[in-house]
Amino acid sequence: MTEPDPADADIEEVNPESQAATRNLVFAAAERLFAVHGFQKVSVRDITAEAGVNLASVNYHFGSKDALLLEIFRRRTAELNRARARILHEATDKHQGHPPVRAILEALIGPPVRWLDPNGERLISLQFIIRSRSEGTEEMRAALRHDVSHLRRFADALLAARPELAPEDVYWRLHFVLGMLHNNRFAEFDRLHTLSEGLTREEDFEGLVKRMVDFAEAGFLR
Amino acid sequence: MTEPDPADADIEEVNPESQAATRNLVFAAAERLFAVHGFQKVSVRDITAEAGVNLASVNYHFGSKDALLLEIFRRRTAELNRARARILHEATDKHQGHPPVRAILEALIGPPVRWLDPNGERLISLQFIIRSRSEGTEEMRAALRHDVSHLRRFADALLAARPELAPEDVYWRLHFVLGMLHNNRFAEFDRLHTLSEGLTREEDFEGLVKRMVDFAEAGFLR
DNA sequence: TCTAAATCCAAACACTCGTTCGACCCGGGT
DNA sequence: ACCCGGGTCGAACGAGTGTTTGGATTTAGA
Repeated sequence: MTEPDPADADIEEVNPESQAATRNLVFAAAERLFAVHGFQKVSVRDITAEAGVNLASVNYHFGSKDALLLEIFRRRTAELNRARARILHEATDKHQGHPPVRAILEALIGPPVRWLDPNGERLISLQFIIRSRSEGTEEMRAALRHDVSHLRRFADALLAARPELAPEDVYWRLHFVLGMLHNNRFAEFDRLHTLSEGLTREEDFEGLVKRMVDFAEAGFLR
Repeated sequence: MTEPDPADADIEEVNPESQAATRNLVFAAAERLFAVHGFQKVSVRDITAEAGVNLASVNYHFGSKDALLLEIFRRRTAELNRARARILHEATDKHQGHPPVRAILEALIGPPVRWLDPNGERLISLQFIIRSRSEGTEEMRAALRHDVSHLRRFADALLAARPELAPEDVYWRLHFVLGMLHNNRFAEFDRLHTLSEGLTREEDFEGLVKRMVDFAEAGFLR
């Protein structure tokens, strides 16, 4: 078993782009290919060819293909969690420590849906995160259980906002909302568009946030 | 309305266990391994070892690994669609051709959630279907677009039940409900249980159906 | 019982995969 | 000048992949 694992300290020590240009090239190419084609279908040779670097670069800079995958996963989920926590924190301040259900749901739903905007640079990262939920390595699922500590704040806030509900009801409904979010894949949107015959288009992402928050809020206020 | 669909004829021609015993062994082993470990992580050798048959059996009876995958997918989705359509049909008869939102949602949500019962024999098939949505072959995604013809009836029924809503609103909310359903994976339940510290348990599946229908109905009646 | 088709089996084929190795290049410090 | 170490490179290794093959074996029909 290899157990040194210096991965934690690495994130903070990443210099912007002073050195290790090929490292960033590999990181970006891998994230894009993984997000579009899936983890198992993308080989190390695909990544290095896309990045225009040597085949051995992946193992030299990241140790292994799985370690590269894990590093992308950790960075992107940390960013998403930070964006969510910031909005929840602001809502908590604004409402004297007890934000209403709608504000909590906006903090949960807003960031990942805004990342769907193809004009931004976050769409690929979001697709990567969603894909890692079903295709991830064993290490990544272990990290997903640690991610529960992040959901804890949202669950507690919802429990406080709806004290008359049985806690299990709150947990189940939170589970439903997360399901709505994780379903925002390319293929699912395509099916929706063909089903509605082009009537639905996800151009207006603030409007989509409102749609989802409306739907989820109704389920919570019932 | 619906096309001949060659998959249906296949099912009827399958003699229970008179002939082709190894074919059924391969089918069952493959479905189980694919559902648990994912499509790419399971090799033909894993399947034949699990089934206790020769390595060449997969290619002899099904042509290729992908063809085996596609046949499992077609049979299980056809079964799920038939169960849903039957309940929707009954509800349509009972309500003189215009079932309310709740009855439509029960026909959509009921069957897949009831399949989650580990006491039944459907849990593996459902996990297979859910997994095929994100890891499927190119042929399977083509079949998923054809599956829109099945959702058509549910979309039309919902449009008729809520004529005062803009059609795009109905389509989006149907998309949200499908997201809730496709999120019912092993890993997601595990996370929910650790988050709620064992408070939520999916033992009572009729209760879970009611929970989901309640949540979805609230979003539609808003 | 004999024959021919269907099925099974061990072995091999022709890849692709992630990873490793040893030689090189090149800029900076003693 | 030396060399030394991080970085790059082509090449190869060993393991694992889906599929094919040709002969044995079983099965079904006359």
